[in-house]
Amino acid sequence: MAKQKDIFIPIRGQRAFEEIASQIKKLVFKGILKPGERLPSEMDLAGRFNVSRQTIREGLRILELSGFIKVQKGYGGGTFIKDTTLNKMGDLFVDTLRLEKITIEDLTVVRLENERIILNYAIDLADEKDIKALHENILRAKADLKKNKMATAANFEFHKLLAKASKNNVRVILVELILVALSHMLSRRPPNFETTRSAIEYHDKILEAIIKKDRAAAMALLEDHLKEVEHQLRTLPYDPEISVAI
Amino acid sequence: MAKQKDIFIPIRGQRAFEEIASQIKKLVFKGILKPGERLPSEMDLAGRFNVSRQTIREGLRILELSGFIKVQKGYGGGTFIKDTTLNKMGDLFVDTLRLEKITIEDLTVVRLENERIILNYAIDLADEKDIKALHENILRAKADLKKNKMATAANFEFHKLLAKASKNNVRVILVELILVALSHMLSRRPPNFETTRSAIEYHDKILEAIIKKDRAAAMALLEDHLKEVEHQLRTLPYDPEISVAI
DNA sequence: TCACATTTGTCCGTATGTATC
DNA sequence: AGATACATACGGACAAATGTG
Repeated sequence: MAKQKDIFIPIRGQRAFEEIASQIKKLVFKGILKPGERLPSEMDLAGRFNVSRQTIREGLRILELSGFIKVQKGYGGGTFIKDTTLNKMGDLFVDTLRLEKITIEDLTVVRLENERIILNYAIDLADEKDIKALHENILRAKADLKKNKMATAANFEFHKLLAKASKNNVRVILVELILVALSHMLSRRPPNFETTRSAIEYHDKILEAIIKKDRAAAMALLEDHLKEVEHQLRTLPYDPEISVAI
Repeated sequence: MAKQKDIFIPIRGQRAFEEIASQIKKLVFKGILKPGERLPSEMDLAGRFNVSRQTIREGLRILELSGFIKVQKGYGGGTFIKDTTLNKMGDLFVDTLRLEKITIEDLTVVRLENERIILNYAIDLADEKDIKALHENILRAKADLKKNKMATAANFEFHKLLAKASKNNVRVILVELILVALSHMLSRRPPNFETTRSAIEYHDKILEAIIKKDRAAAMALLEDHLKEVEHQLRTLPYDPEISVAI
């Protein structure tokens, strides 16, 4: 927590809880509140902002859903600044896809378009660090599989690392969004080791092609890989009952 | 509001307000609660869910921020189901871009990549309805300008209509995200009629090229258009104080 | 113009649950 | 096991906004 006592300013216009969420957001943007730091307790905040605890709590709900804070109960608990808002945006993306009744086919088409571009840039721009990270990722995935653990997380990370290697963080965010949506769909089906194994193999070959700067081979592999993932998902039933993220 | 009285189920596990937000979300996904419909008052909901009004309000804050409901005070007010969650996701996208310190250049590069793809598909797939909508959009923009009104909203809509013409709603969502981010940046500079006028002219010519199916011309125009928009934005100072969306 | 009803917005006090020491 | 410091939740109250008669 910052040492200044007056970084929180009492409330004026609009709804009070919006002001509170807005003020705390700004403090995060400005770097005055940093990831990992703990905010004062709700009682304390209520005193500083000169509002009731209910108002503070509604403001905190907004910040929590926006991914700016996480809340822990119990002794030593409280609200803490988080370091990324990506997960929460992913959840909202999933909601939107549902409401707009997006098909897996449409999502895969866009995914392929974006990953094609990413791969093209990655072949040109990937440096040693990127290659090393991709390599380690594949090793980790293989290790998981050997322990009879699904390597889904590692396999998703491969595509995020590719996006990073393309040297544009907007692409990383968009890939993350699409992957969250896919993982959401995946969560509705039983684990399938064969799929995971196949994905790792594709990743391995794609990385080889990147290192060799064999653009045609890399593209073809990517295409096959993503189409196969799509095929796994295509048979899924639509069930609005399951797993609504908050 | 649905006629059944028992669509709301009393609360069990996790945090109560999360359960409430989750239940209402599911009702929207299932189509039991439809856009425009009004939820019972907070008091009423508290009774049905068998929780306090404070708990209901925290649940509503989540749904409001997620874009599922909007809230109006006063007589005849209450909470109403909204028809899209897109704007709120856009706001979260802007937050993420800020936290990740994304540059306008990076955003424009990705925008161009995506709109190139969209334009390519639109040239092939746009039907009469799409063309008509694009035409009307341009007329509306010109009318705005003649009345000395900025045509920013209409100009943004042109790109959404293009995405629609590409016949893939995921692209519509991604374009919307990027446009919200751009409009956020635009809000930090004084209105510029010359920019708006130029954009409309580009849109007009792009539409002509689409109708003629002149791919090369359309692409070149798009490229120039988006680069010009970027140039307008590039000189902007970064000010974390201004306009934090809630 | 003026009460009036409805509903959100806000406050206070209090009690319970929970995780750590 | 007991004390502590939190978030979570409840109940009752009043203020403010907004439309109606």
